Amino acid sequence: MLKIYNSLKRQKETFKPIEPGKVRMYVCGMTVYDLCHIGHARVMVVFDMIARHLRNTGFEVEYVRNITDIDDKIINRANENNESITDLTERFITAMNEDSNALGVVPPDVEPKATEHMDQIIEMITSLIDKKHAYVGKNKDVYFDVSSFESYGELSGKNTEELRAGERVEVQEDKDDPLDFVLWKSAKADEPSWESPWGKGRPGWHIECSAMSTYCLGNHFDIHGGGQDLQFPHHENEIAQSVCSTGEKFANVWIHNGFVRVDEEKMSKSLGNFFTVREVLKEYQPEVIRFFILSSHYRSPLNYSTDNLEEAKSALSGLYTSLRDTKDAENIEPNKDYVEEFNSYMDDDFSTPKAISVLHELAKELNRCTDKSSKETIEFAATLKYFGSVLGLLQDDPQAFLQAKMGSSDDELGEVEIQKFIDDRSAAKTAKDYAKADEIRDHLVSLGISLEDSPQGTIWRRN
RNA sequence: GGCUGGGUGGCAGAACACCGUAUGCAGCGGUUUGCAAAGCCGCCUAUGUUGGUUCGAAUCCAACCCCAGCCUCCA
Repeated sequence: MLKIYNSLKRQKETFKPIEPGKVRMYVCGMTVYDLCHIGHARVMVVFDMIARHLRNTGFEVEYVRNITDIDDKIINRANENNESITDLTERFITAMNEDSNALGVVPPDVEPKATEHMDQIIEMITSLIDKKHAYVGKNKDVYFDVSSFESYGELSGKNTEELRAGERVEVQEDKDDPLDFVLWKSAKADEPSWESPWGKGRPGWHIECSAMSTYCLGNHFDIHGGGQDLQFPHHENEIAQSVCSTGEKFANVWIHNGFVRVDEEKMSKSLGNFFTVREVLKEYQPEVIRFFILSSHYRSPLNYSTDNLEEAKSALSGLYTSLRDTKDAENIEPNKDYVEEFNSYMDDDFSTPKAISVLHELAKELNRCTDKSSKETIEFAATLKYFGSVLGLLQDDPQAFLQAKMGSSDDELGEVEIQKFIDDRSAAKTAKDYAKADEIRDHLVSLGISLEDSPQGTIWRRN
């Protein structure tokens, strides 16, 4: 029985899909004006893990993750770069897809773009105006009337009075109420714009998600997710817009993932303390990043540091090591007891740290098996790989993982050279010239290569 | 200031009243090895503070201290 922490209720609740056996999930994706950093990677990996687990436990999943390809930041960045908007957004969409593929993220079923859903956006704004939930301001911008929606603030635990009292809300002449937010911005000169009943303009940020989610998944769907920072105002505003325009309930369950932190601070563009995915990929294999993300619970803060990345690397290497000598077990059923245990953790609000502990237990079982071709060994190996597949891990050839270069840098010793050193050392060993053999091994260690002797010969791995 | 969430061993990270203080990384001892490495066996160290409830609390309650986040664009 799947339990999910619902941000809307601030508690875990048993998940009940609207339509039995089917889950419709919408996640707020990226605004494509720059490269993805580890914070973005977390969203992609976490919701990928959720989709995988849902599918794995028998749900049919329709997963939608949008792309925001028009907004102030994009316009500004394009101007700075002297680049067209579409050139800029296409460039960063490509980059995002590269990063997401590297991290083993299965692409969402639909990736709607704001610019391709203007009709739905305009339609929704129109209905909000018709229903008196929105108005055209003095400056021709269209605003949502927050006072017209009674349960405003439910998701973020805020109430409108407190928000109004807040000193940080700037008073804007064009709005009736400082809390009102923009649905449609009238176009300034030289800005990209679309025709609308209110003149040329472009959508506000919140409305696109309301329009695209209901368009792709229907007015009422199961799960809506995104980073914790979107809870207010973005998701709050989405609820207001969607409920007021459709008259139906919007999303049943709200899932918000925690932040990535650097030195106890949120990783963010404005603080300048972010690391891009491709930057980290230069030092670590993509799967290490994925393992690092999944090793903490999705709602907890995740502290980014080289120590933690190194730990993830060691732990993952241990798992691969246990799989190294096992036979490929394609059609073997995973062990039922372990499956039950694993799923019970995943069903408990996607507790990946607990689930990963099961992988370690299996690795230990595997390492204890002396006969690597026994039925038991094969079953454990198949089970471990199966769990790996649910988490998007352990699908590489173990030896290939252990021998892979650390990152994308080229200054590491190549395989041919390494093998030559190993051959020389073996010759020295045969001649009982251990001093020379050790010298070669020490040399390799200093280059980040460690050797392991076995009756079958010497194998190597990168540290 | 208001509102959320949180403070567990050297580090990371579970458990959320009993029958197990997981799991990993690091460290230490043993085994193994020409010596190593990997593996295996074993060991080490923690529940922010002060009270309360209870047969029993990391787990519930209260106060306090500290941290992060949101209240403005942000995954």
